[in-house]
Amino acid sequence: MILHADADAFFAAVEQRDDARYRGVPMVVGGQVVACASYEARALGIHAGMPLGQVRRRWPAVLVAPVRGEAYAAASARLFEVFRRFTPLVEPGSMEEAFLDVTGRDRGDVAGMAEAIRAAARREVGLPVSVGAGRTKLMAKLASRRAKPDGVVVVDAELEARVRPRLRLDDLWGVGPVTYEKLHTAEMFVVSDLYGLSVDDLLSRGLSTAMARRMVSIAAGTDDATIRLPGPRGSVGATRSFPTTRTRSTVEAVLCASVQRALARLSDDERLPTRLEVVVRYDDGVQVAQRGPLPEPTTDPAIVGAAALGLLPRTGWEQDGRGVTLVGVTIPLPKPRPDRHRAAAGGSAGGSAPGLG
DNA sequence: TCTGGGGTCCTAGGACCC
DNA sequence: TCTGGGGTCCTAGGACCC
Repeated sequence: MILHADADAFFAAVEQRDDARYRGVPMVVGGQVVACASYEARALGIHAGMPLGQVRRRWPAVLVAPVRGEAYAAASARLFEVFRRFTPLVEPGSMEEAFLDVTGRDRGDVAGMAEAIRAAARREVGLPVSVGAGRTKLMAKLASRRAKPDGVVVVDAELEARVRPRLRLDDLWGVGPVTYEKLHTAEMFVVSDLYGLSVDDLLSRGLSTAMARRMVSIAAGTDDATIRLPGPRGSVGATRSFPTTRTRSTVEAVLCASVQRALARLSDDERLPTRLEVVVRYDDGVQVAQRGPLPEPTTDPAIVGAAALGLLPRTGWEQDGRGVTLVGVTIPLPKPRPDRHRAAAGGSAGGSAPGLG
């Protein structure tokens, strides 16, 4: 069985845990927009992404807590310590959620195990965690959604058999607006509408091969149940949006600040970046990126900043009249190479001679 | 329905190699 | 006479997630 453990209203719950004034009342965490709303605030109609100004105007009594990133990181680390006590097979989904493979560890009582995890998180970290259980990651994820707030839902085989055909395609984890629009256009709305369709059928509807395969496997009930253990992170980045501008000094200053912020979060990593990517978003919503090498592997802000400034003109942001509303940088981190002995042995790759006749 | 910021994974085309 | 097959790496851009 796969469990999906998901902390409820994570940022807000941490603030409510740490400050009694926030408990039991509508409150939000955020800076310019709502990053997370307490369940009391959600009951009023407040949701993540809502501009804080709007919240203050419409609900003056709602308390606003500033974002405390370190507190959430610490809570997240303790949460994952709890998860890993129950199984080493833990796949993080984000700071506040994870898939756990508890096959062979639940003594036949998944619900009991789910409750035990919730109790440990509550007792040791002070946070409410909802848990869903299912045969696949999709089922576990849907179950935890249903379990919220502060509950458990187990989707056993019988329930899955009844529920799966009726799942709405736009409720599926991994199906976003673009894919749903394609399916919708083809008059497909629920999983049973996929029955009998092949990968090629879905490719002809414009889905990518990966997405088409995923849809076919969801219809067949053979979707992903594999826990992927986390590797080192693949990149760090920082972006900043601002009111539309066309001023070069502004754009360059924000870009350099973004470089600094991204590099600052790299301090606990020994890997040295070798490339970087500069992103620009225009006021018409179009986003462009330029990638390029660093002159040397380094975390020196001066060198990385200079490289970023060098890539900036290649985004073409000054070519037309459009204004810029966001700039930022992404720094890919080199993967630890499993083996590095490439062509050292010359013709060692047996069978390297294709039929040239 | 795109407010903001941090990510991952996939894809399509080209270069280069055998 | 056009007539091929693999593999890897890189780049630019999308889609999706929380």
